[in-house]
Amino acid sequence: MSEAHDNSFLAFSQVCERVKSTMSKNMKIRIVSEYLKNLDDENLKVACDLFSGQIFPPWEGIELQVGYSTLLDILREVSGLNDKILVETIIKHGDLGEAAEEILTKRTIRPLFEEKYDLVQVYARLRKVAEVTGKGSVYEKKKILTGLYLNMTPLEAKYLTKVLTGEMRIGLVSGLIIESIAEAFNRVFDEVNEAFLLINSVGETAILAKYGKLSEAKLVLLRPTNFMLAESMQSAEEIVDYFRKELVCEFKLDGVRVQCHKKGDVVKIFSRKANEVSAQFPEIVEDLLKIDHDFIFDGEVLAFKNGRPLPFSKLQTRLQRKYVDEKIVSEIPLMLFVYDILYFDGEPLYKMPLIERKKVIEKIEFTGRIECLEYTLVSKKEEVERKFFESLELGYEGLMLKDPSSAYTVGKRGKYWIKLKKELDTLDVVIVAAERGHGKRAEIFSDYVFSVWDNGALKTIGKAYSGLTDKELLEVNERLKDLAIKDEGWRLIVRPEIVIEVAFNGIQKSDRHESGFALRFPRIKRIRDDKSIDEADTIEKVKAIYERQKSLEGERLNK
DNA sequence: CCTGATGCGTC
DNA sequence: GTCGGAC
DNA sequence: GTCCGACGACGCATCAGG
Repeated sequence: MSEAHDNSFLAFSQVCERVKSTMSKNMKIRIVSEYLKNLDDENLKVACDLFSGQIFPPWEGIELQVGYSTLLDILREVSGLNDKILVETIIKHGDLGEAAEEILTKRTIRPLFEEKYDLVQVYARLRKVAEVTGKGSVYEKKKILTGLYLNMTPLEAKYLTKVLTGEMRIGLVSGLIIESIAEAFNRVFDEVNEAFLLINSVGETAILAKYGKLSEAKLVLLRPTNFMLAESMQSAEEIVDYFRKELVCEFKLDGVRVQCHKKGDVVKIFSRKANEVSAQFPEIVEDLLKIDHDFIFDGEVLAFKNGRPLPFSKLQTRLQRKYVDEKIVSEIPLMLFVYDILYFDGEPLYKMPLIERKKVIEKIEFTGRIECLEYTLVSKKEEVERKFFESLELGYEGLMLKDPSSAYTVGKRGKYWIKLKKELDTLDVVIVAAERGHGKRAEIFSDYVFSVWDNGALKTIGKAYSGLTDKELLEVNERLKDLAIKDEGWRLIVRPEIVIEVAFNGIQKSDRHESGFALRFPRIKRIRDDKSIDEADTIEKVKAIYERQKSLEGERLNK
């Protein structure tokens, strides 16, 4: 059944609404694929990008710079409602988009007529929003968006908001979008999926699929592809038991993952989320240019001094930097450790077994701040444990263990690469406040603020929810409601009573928490109902762990 | 001119 | 980065 | 077995507003 194209944003919103309302995956696919068939090319591309929550390709370096706060201002302006009602509505829904719909139905200001936008028009305005910068730009962004909202129905406003926050929450995950594209244009799922993973754009994939050109989606120099991801295992034993064969073993470096492309005399470095970060690492770019080949490398940039790695926090001062001067370059020296290769002098290599790819890397001559990451072959539990210990001694994060026969599976977290790292320590802390969740956690206080003792007073040191099961979350939630001292809407201040054990991978100095410290990767291990709050840990223990960690770094520097 | 709020991207 | 949960 | 959403910490850039 073929009808006239309906490229409107309203139709898009209605489709989203139908997709959200059904649990059935097949149904979702049917709805979306039927919809995609009836779009013209440009709108098809936009629709797919919006479904996937990725408005602009990350490598273009263009950002909306519109977040919660700006959207709240816009909704206030558009609706004429006061903050109390606005915030209540947002809390009620736990999703800004859902709230926007209700807010617009209650608006006191109404436009004379509602303009009908198609997807391309909305997209063009979003691009404008992203492009305005400089003084008054926040005002300008709000003005453009307010204009859009004013002419939209509540349903459209809901999905515009969801697009802007990047959280669609309609149960249409990337796999289903790919399936819908395959279905709409009568293609094989695997071919569509492979194309998508290679070129990293749902919209472009849809166009290729539509015209039967999926084979044109290739690994292309200077355009980022997805990174291969690793899984985590708990122990050396688990790893050797799982594989029962010889494994490639590397140190796990605590830096940033990069994909380095070189084509002729052009070098581009991309981050894990496909942002171009070349400008942040000029000395690495310079040394990459000295390599007389075309290539795509996968590796890690690490802060590195006197033959030893520096902590991630040092490297972090060089990230997101727009202006890189000689001072920062000399203060925080970098190394690039190359550990994989996807393309070399005209040949895609990502389907080749890892061990063969390693051989290609080993033949390349690196100079300056670039090295090939060393690896060993291990097969016994004891060997893995020994390497793990050695890794920590040298100041690395743990180990990566990789299946030597595996291809580079672009964009997948297959069980071919395994990371092995250990928690640094745990603390018993006291819950002092709880914050509301979003989306599927909208109904509950899901996020717990916790404290340690400092001279008889409880001082906050972090927040966490992760680690508890849904059941435990509900139980804690009920208990916290009884312990509430003050309800601030988003946040509940509670009488200190519940003790939890929190694991973490590091302690950092912090000015965001009262204790002056914060935890890296905090997660809740268990609820310690066997402990009273007097038995919770103190700032002295925190300081001791912090010093222990620091002395390890210091030791490394002095060697 | 400085500071705090906001947004974003890295782990 | 972390984690639990849904399929 | 795999994918996914809901969350943690930090630092840098930018802009609004005193």
